[in-house]
Amino acid sequence: MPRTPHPKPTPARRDELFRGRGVAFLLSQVGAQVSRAWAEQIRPLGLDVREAMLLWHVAREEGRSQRELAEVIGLPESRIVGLVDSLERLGLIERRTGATDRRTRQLHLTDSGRTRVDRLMSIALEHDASFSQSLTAEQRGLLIGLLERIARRQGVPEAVHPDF
Amino acid sequence: MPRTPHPKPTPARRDELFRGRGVAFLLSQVGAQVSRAWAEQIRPLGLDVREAMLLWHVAREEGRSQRELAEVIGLPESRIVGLVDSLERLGLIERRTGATDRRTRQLHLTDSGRTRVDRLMSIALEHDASFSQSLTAEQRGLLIGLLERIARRQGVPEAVHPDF
DNA sequence: TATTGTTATACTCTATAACTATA
DNA sequence: TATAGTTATAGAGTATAACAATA
Repeated sequence: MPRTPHPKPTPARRDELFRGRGVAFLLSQVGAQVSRAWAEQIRPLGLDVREAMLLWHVAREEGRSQRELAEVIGLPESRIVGLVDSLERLGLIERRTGATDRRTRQLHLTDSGRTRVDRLMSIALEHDASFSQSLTAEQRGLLIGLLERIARRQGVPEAVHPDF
Repeated sequence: MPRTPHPKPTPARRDELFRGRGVAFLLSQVGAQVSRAWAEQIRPLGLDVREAMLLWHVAREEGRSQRELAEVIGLPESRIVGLVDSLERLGLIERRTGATDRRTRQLHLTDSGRTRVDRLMSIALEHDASFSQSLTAEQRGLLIGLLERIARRQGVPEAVHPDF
């Protein structure tokens, strides 16, 4: 049990917030900055954030249908279509008609797609390092712990970045 | 000087990222969640995130011109116009033609606007508390420290939430 | 001539709902 | 009849640039 159960909502805290110094505000600012930086980092790969997100999800588990992916990512199916089109046009994934249910399209990586995912992970590595740079390994672990605690408490869906 | 200068980019770290467990990813997820929650929290006030942001900036320093506000917030002037229109229609702020330069419109809070800002800060208080809830006061301070360190390093502009 | 605020236009995103093919 | 995927449509949001008033 925490030593101090609740950070108390005092007038001082109110002033802190008015000056833009709360945890919530900081979290949203830094989070937005992370997203912006990520979008820039992956642009040279020829992917936008959504394409990269979908590609990553396909890589995490091949063979899922577009409907399943739509559900996991939290996007309407009709929007998945265009993303799959893009990635297929880029030669990174391919649609395969489901064997048992021929209505479904199971998504698989191509060899080229696998290579691209590798590059994507390299960029993710740099990206992550860039935001860990000012921290010691100890502090980084601490930060992850605190963020995961908040994420769990707030019911943040796992492995999905819900805006993109 | 940090005990461990850089978190090293090892294959293990690569796998961690592939599973969606990096700092950067966590930061963007939690940040997005904070933004979503904030938008919901303030809806009952009849404000969207941008209107609230502008109202807050006017409250922080009254009398600035629309151009100045546009610059601080990082939005084109043409978009400020509509926001000011909304807030003025709601009776929360008013445009006053600049005394020395009659091209400018200096923005001021109305009494009603001041009340609304008060309520906004109350909601911000709850909002912030909700995201601090799972942390001890000590941990909260720690988290703020780490986030500010990252924000400084990454050049996050102060008191501006750049997406909105 | 330059700048502040405003309006108009064109463009992108998005959700929604028809539509088709399979089941 | 219901569901996976697709396409069409209409609406919102945005940036850009033209415009009017003032400097």
